[in-house]
Amino acid sequence: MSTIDEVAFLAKVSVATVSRVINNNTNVSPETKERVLNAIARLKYQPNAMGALLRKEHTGMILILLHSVDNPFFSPIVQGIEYFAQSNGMNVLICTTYGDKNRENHYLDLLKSHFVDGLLLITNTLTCEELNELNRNYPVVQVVEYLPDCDASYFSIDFYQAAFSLVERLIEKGHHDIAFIHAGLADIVSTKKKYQAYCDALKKHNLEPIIEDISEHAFGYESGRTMTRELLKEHPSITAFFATSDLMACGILDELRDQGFKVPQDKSIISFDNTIFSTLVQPNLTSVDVNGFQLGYQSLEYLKKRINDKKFTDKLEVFLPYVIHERESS
Amino acid sequence: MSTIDEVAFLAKVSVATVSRVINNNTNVSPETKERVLNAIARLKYQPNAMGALLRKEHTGMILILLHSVDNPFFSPIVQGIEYFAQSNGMNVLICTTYGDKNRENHYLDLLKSHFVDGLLLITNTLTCEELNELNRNYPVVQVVEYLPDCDASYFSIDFYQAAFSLVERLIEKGHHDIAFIHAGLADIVSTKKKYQAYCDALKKHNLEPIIEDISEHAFGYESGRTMTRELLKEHPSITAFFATSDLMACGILDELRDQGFKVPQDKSIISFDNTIFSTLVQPNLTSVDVNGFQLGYQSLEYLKKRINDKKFTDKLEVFLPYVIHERESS
DNA sequence: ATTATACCTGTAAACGCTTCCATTTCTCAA
DNA sequence: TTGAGAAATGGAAGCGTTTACAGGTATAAT
Repeated sequence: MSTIDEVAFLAKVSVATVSRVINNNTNVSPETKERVLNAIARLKYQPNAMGALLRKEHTGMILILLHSVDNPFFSPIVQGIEYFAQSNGMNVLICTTYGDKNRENHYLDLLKSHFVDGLLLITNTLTCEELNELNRNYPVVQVVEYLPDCDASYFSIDFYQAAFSLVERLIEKGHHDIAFIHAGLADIVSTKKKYQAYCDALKKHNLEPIIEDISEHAFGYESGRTMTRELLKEHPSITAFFATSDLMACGILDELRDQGFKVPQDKSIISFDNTIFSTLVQPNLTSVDVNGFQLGYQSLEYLKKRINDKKFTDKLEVFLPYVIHERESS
Repeated sequence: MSTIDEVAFLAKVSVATVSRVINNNTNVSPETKERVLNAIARLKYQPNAMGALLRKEHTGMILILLHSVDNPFFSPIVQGIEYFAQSNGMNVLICTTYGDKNRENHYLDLLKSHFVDGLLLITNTLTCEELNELNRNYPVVQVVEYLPDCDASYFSIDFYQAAFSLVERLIEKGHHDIAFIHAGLADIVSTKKKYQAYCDALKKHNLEPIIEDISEHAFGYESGRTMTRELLKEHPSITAFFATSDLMACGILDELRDQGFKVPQDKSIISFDNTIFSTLVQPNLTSVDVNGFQLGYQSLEYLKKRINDKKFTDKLEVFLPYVIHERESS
């Protein structure tokens, strides 16, 4: 590995001049620049990032914390983030926590040690206090999921409104017994909002919620299947299912098929996320698209502002528009 | 931000001692350690990573280059990598190129500037020469896909053998007209091997390949659909489809359904990847599982050896075992 | 000819940490 | 009592950059 000194020596200039050439600084004569460039090429010189970054205020790295990469729901969000990053000379560090607090803390050290300039929290296991503490000292933005009463800004959609209108549509079509299929109500704000909207919409029309009180259920397909099975045992009158994710909706669908029901003739399904799963299964699923790309893009856009202006710490609570895709399942 | 000097001053020790405490070095008396720890706590001191890393040989960061995160096929690979990383105090930088050479080069600079210690190439657009050059100077390992005649090591599976035995099973079941649905044969080694095996297996039984000569086709669902449509027009006698990915197989499935065919009664499908898609659609797909987790895990394990021992540069060509999941589609 | 200005270049001081080496102090065996 | 070895600590030299500052030269204006 050659260093800037060797380049300077070979080009017969000072290291300052080499640095100027590397950073496209003006005030370097064409001939000198030429000489330096030649020396760089001859030595195959690559500036050492650590040396440079030690002197600079920022590293240009952003940390994304999410549960795992295997949920296609996150894909457009990450794409939006990356698109903005790409256009703004930033790099993105995607780190998966699998809901493990150790891993999360491990990665948060990257923020605290100034390895990264800011944090995009797509999912987290932090308490409100922890997040506040973090937000006080470092640029942090929550994406999609958020802690409602926390000081940290977030970009999300109005899950309540989306869920409410979805349920009302079902009711208008004559459904009375609508089940709520979810992955635990405890922590996640999106699920909470959906549940609240579901209850409110039913109450408005004097209907009763049908829901299983689960303690700890997994996300995903299997979970949708088992909950459907359980609920149908107790409430055979159910004609519609509200799934909090379309992967769960896939589980519902398969369980219904196995039990001999037709969708949407016998039972309807509505869901969230509008991932590729929605259109991969038969029938296609009615699903809410949260416009993850925009969510990701704008989150980083705002985070960048926070990074560049320490004084700019206003809490932002942004709800972007969503789109309901009505398909065959309802 | 407080620095190590301030901590040293407050604790009335030298910076050397503070550094020893931070790095859990021995040879620090309990009382001194206590004092330093107190000072650290009082100042909320966080060591600056850049300062430390400038002095150290390695950063503990690994770069993963892949096309995009929205293919569930990559998920277990990444998980395997992360699992090893986690257990070995390394960090993983997941970067998506979307097949864009600019983005790729941008990220490769992280390697060249020693921001990361090594590179795991899951997909790439590099030529063999470029990769050789890279491999000569930095620790690089290819995962799943690889350039066969390159100097860089790789961990993959024997796609040829897997494909060959799949096709033979179809032939044994009486299929004669077997179509090959792919996303372009040009670059990707896995597709090339599959195609070669497909042809060889057919030839062995005196059968003719059925394939569309495409120039530039997209991966994925849509592509599977259109190719199926085209091929069936010309070759209505086709009774089985070999899909190079299970997402394409999903496209085939839907196209067949739309045309009124039943799977597997009228037509059979076999595919690769064994992602969640394989079991999400009806009927479930016969698919080859490449054991991505092991592939990822062992790749990083080997990469780590290369990082720690510059002299260790033997080319490794590793084929791990795969599993064929026979399901309803064939 | 003189001065002001713009442009180019170099010197050297950071940036925040680790670690080699030297020094001091302490413990224990001879 | 002495000396050797171990343990604890500090001094200071880097690691490879960037950049403030200063100096030097050429050009243009007076």
